Amino acid sequence: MRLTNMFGNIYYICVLIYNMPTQAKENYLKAIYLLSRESIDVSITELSKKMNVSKPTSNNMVKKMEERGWLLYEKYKPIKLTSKGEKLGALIVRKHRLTEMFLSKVMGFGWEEVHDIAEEVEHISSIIFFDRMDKILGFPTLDPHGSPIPDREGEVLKVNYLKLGSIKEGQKVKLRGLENSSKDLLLYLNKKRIKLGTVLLIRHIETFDNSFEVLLEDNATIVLTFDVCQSLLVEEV
Amino acid sequence: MRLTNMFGNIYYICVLIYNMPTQAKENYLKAIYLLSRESIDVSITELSKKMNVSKPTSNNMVKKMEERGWLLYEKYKPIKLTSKGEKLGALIVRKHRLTEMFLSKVMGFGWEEVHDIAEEVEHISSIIFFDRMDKILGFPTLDPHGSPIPDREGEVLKVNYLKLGSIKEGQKVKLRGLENSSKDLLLYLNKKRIKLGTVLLIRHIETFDNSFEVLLEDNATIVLTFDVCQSLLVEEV
DNA sequence: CATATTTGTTAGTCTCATCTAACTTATTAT
DNA sequence: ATAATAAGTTAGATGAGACTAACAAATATG
Repeated sequence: MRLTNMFGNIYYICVLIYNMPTQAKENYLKAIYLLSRESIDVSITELSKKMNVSKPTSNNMVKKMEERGWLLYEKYKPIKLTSKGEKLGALIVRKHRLTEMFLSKVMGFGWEEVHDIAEEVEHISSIIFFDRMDKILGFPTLDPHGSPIPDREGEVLKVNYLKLGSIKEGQKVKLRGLENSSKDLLLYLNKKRIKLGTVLLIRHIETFDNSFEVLLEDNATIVLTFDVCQSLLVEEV
Repeated sequence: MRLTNMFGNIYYICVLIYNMPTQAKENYLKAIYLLSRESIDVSITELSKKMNVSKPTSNNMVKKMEERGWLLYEKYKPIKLTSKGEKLGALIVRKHRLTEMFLSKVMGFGWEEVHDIAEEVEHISSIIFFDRMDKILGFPTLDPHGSPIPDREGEVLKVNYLKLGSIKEGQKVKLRGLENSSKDLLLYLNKKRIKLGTVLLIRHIETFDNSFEVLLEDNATIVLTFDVCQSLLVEEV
């Protein structure tokens, strides 16, 4: 973009924004960051799948991001974020999760509604906007799905929850987070009246299909498939 | 973008978003809409200036927008929005002004801070996001600068304020809106403790330079240049 | 080990939004 | 009325982000 001041001098904005990630690059960065955090090796193919683009597209993008100093890549080896890339990625996730929290706590959206909106809001560049959300929310450390919100330096609180699937019969646990926050899972949990903080007592584990019979605080008994149990992160109480 | 489902079927998203305005087109649409509302003839050159782009760029954009059915254009004649373009433009302004209101009333930003953030937020496509803002704000009709917020159909409340510059000596008026909401003007008004609703009594108009000597409710007397007076929209009380 | 499969790369194309240089067509001023 | 100025257009280029088709290289499998 070109700007002209009152004396006719011309300025090119592209110089100023040269090193800022575009919306597309922010999305790639976020994807790589999140996959790395899950200890998944990020290959070109993996990234293509995650981003729903062709392999040449992500290949090309990875090269550009390497030039920017955000990551290191060698053929057939996993993509590794540099500290700069790591921090940038964390700050995008921070914007995303702060937004989700704001949408949930301040604007009254359900935990199944917040992701899609946050996906758009996270690309807003204004820093004061997110700092204000943070302040209004009282500097939260977890988002509505129990995932940690990176701090302003991109540092992430280490949480150590267990998958419900690894809990033994008879134990009592509290839901603390989700391994995957798909809308389908969230709607299913809504229907079962399970939310973060809900206490679950494991009554019985069916050896045939590994399904869990769980007692809720309101004395309702529900059956959860093993798949669902692997998506629920809990803490013993 | 390409999506593949679990059976390997491929879907192309481009078909779905074909007719949605890109962020750039939304900005052109908004600029044309706002200039038209101020009864300014929008020429290719005018639009280039407003958008800080070259003439071929806006020329090219106008042709594309005409193809989309958002406007009508003939060489050397002013650009005219179609009803479709008018509505789209109004809805972008609606998002912008609702956001400004939300930033001001809910998030506590000053009226001089809201514009730049809203400039980014207005491009978010989620409808429920803006509807929720609207609801939380109690369906406001005016933004923090006194400009009307178009309704969901793109209809705008007709307001009929006067420029302070056209008011006679001795009259008492209330500030209702601003002709231009530049940050400089807003900061200047902050310094003078003038905000929407402030009552101003015109003590004296200096014939030499048309400056206004104005008495505020707290009995402070301030002098406003004619230029500033032309930017203040008032109502007699 | 040889072949099949997966992974990654090259080359070339496309659209969008931008630019400059050079040109044409109106409008304005002398 | 003509020259100067302003407005608009054409042509060609660029960079970002996407694609396909075809090929190369590494890994896995029989």
